Amino acid sequence: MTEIPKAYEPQSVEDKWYDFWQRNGCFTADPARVSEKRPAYSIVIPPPNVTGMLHMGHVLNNTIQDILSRKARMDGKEVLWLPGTDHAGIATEGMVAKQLKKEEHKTKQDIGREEFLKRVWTWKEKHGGIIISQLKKLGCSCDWTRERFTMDPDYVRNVQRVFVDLYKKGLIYRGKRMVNWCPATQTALSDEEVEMKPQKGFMYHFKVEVAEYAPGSSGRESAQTLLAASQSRLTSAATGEEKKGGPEIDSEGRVWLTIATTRPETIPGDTAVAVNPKDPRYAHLIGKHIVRPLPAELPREQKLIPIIGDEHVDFEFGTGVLKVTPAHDKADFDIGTRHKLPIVDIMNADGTMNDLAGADLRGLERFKARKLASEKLAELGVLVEEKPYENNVGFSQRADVPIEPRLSEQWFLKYPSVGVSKACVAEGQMKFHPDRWAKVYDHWLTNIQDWCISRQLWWGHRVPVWHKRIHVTEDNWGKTLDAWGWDEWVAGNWQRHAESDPNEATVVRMVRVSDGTEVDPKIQPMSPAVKEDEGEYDVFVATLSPALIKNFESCGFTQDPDVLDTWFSSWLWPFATMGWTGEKASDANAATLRAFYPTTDLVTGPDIIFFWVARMIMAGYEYMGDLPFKNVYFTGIIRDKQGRKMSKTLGNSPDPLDLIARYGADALRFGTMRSAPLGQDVLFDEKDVELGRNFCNKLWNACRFRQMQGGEVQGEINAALLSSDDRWILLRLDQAIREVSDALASYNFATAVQSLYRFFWSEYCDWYVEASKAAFFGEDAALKANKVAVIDFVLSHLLRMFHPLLPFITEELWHGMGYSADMPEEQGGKTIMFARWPKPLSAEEKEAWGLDDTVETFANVKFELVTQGRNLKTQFNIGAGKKGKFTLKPAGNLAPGEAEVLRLLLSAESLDLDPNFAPKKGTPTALTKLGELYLPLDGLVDVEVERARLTKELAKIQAEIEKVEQKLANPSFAQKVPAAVLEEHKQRLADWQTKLAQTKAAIEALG
RNA sequence: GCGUGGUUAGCUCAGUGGUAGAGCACUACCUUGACACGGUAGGGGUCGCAGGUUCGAACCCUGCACCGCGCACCA
Repeated sequence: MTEIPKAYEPQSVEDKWYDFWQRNGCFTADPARVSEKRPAYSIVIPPPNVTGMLHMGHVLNNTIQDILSRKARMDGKEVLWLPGTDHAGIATEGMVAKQLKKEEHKTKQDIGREEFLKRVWTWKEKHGGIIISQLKKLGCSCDWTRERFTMDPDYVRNVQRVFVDLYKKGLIYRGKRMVNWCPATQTALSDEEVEMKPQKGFMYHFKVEVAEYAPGSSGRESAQTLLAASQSRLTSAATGEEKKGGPEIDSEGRVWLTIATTRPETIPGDTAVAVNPKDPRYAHLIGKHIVRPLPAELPREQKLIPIIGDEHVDFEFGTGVLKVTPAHDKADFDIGTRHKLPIVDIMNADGTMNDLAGADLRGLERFKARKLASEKLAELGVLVEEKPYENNVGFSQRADVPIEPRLSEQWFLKYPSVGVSKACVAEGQMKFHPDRWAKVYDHWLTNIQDWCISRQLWWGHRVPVWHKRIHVTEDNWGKTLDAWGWDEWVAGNWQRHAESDPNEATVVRMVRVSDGTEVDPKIQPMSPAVKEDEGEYDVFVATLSPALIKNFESCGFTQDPDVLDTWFSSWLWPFATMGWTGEKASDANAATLRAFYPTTDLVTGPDIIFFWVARMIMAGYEYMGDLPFKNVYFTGIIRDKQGRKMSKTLGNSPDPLDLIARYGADALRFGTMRSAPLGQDVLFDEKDVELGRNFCNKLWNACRFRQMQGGEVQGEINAALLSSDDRWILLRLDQAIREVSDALASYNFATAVQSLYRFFWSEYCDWYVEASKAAFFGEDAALKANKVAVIDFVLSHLLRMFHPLLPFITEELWHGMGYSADMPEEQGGKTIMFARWPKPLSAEEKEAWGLDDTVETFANVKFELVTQGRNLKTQFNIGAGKKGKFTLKPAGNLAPGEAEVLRLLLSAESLDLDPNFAPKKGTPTALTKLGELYLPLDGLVDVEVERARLTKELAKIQAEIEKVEQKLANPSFAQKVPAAVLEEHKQRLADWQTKLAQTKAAIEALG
């Protein structure tokens, strides 16, 4: 550090050192170095979206990971922080499709699957590295030689292998079920990707006619019968009120039911109306029919749908009559299944209405259709009421449009290893920080539904299943198989005998088209095929074998067009990135996997606890037989200073790169971590980064001050020459080392930052550096040298403690101050990254340096005197400059040099020691344990000002005395309180009483 | 509805049984030989409300209120 700028300039420093670290392989993990003495420490990065840009959430999350990694290196561990990116199916596909639209006015269908994927890859090659370079700017010490992408060829193969394996285990199945359909992106979504949001809409009441009472209908029952039957009224269990509703009879003797709905556009898809069989208003109508009002143009007989009884209907809600739309509502689908109702799908994939919705609605977008349907009902004279209503609607998290429950054929997964995954957290082998997330995790795992893993997208891992529909007859099945070239069954797997590698097994499943049931191809309709099993069959084969795939395709099999949910690839991240292949022999030789799995810590946001964390745990147990990480640290969510979530639409998210450019990466890291309490959301304010910059500058200048004193770097500390301040700062350093180490060990990052801040700024700079100037401005060379040695000791420890948080400035100063010079090459000589983490002072060191209890006590009374003296200066307008002549009437002996330290801390022109000092009347006084401190004002004393000041002080003292006396006066206090506390109270009272006496005397002396 | 976190200075948050704290903001003063991205001093709080336990409660217990978050959800 030859020429030190007055202010820290981070830009050049940061790039220089990041480059240095990378060139020297400082981030590269070597499994061969792992040993009992050098344990492994590993983290896998939550892979950011490859299309993503760095945002404040990444900053928080990755700074924490970097702190953990750098701390572990300094603890002498072999550290792997494994980075990479995620292919982010929907987001990336959407982005490229949007670009295609904008630049070429084409859709992905226009250019075809192959060409579209080419474009995605091109886009990825061009922009996919942005977030990685941004992480580097932040200082992340990831092992970039091991960077992974979820679409890397070996990763793709791992995903396929897992799919085939789970398929083979019977955990993956294809089914026609109600799924969450996103009409915007036109794909199915998992339950986790749906967000419930309150939505303002309308509750529509419309009436329908019961067909059996219509005038002229055959076998018409009289309305009188009905009246008799519905005599009994319903009384609400909840309110005791009589519920309205029930059938109504009009003047022509027609009978009507009123139905409440929020979605009138789905009426054409209604295939029943349901009432609760226990509802006395309606029970007798079960089995009769109503006339569905829409589509209006259909003949009446085609609009008759049955009234069914189902327990699901809550008779206190709405009118107690529920329209049942099995194709467009999950609960209705279940009712439909129970009653074998027809399923009428009235919508297209994009959320527009199809032909079945009728002439009026056909082609309309679903919300326009809703409005029109209500108008149509009004036109038909059946709309009873339309009132504003708020209900919860599921939204597609990604596209932010309402989900459409839709019946479609998808791949589902029954989660594997659920029991052990639950147990490992419940029983504490895996720890969550803060641990309250363990309950959330457990609850989810207790209630999980099968996972819809297929997505109707092109960008992603294509489902490794090939399909062909065949017509099986009694005698063609065997021939068909022969034609395919296969002739052997092995444990439910159809295998081509030439392909005997069990890992290349093919899993065959057959589904009878007529009823959708899965059949076992081994027994039926294989041998012997019986007449009634003849018919259409869907044959599905899942395989990894390229040779078999080729064979299937030549036999007319086609690959499933869908891709897998992106999370179906990222749940394998902790081991699929480390060389896992799923082959026992090769996995046993995968050095990275063996050394670094299970990983140590995972750092992530609680918003993906289900999406990612829970699923990784299950995959870890299923494929590695062990948990994927030992600790999960859940960060808070970054919000703006008003507490709003950061979002692009709000524009309240600052660009971290911009912040780094303006304040420095260390400043950003500092500001973020300082304001990130454990387990709480983070309210981010740019002021925090500014504070970080100021802090770095302070650190810079503290080192600059040391540099200006010259002298030997890291010389020996001579215990005999230590001043009370030296001993005090060494004790405070010891305390800081303990606090920071403990805080980091328990993931309390904000606490660690707070301890460092307090020690460095409030203790080291504010008191120690100021006090040290007494020696530096003096003439004693030995004392100066010793002071420099103490400062070097403190700063070299301090820089190491700051390194995980502030990697750049600490590295710069480490070298600039020369602390790297006499360090072993691999323990701080080359870089502070591998310098050993500071240990608390040993008992021997404390003994040798005389660090006992009196050190702290003395420092405190000294600082109290200084504060009071400074207060006097302010009160009497002496100003902050080096002004004011103090006289101290000492209470005891002061060690040599202390007076000069006091003078400097008071920033006074002089401080005289005079045991016999007789102050003039009205001289301002501070009464301290070190003695009476006077500020003689050369006749300018305003007696009344001083009297007022002392009187105010007297009142405060009396109040304190009263408080303590009250406590002590309580008889049970003395009896029950611990001795130390009692003693402390008595001492406090004595101290205040002394002060009281002194102050009274001072007031009397004023005359 | 179930679960969960919060409520302490104007703001953001520490403090988890024994004298209410920090940073920012505010007021006044100071460009002093590390630093104005700085220094010194100061003002500002019946610790959400009500009970209880205790010699003693911001802290432990009970209830309530309000603000979040997660899960479930009725048309």
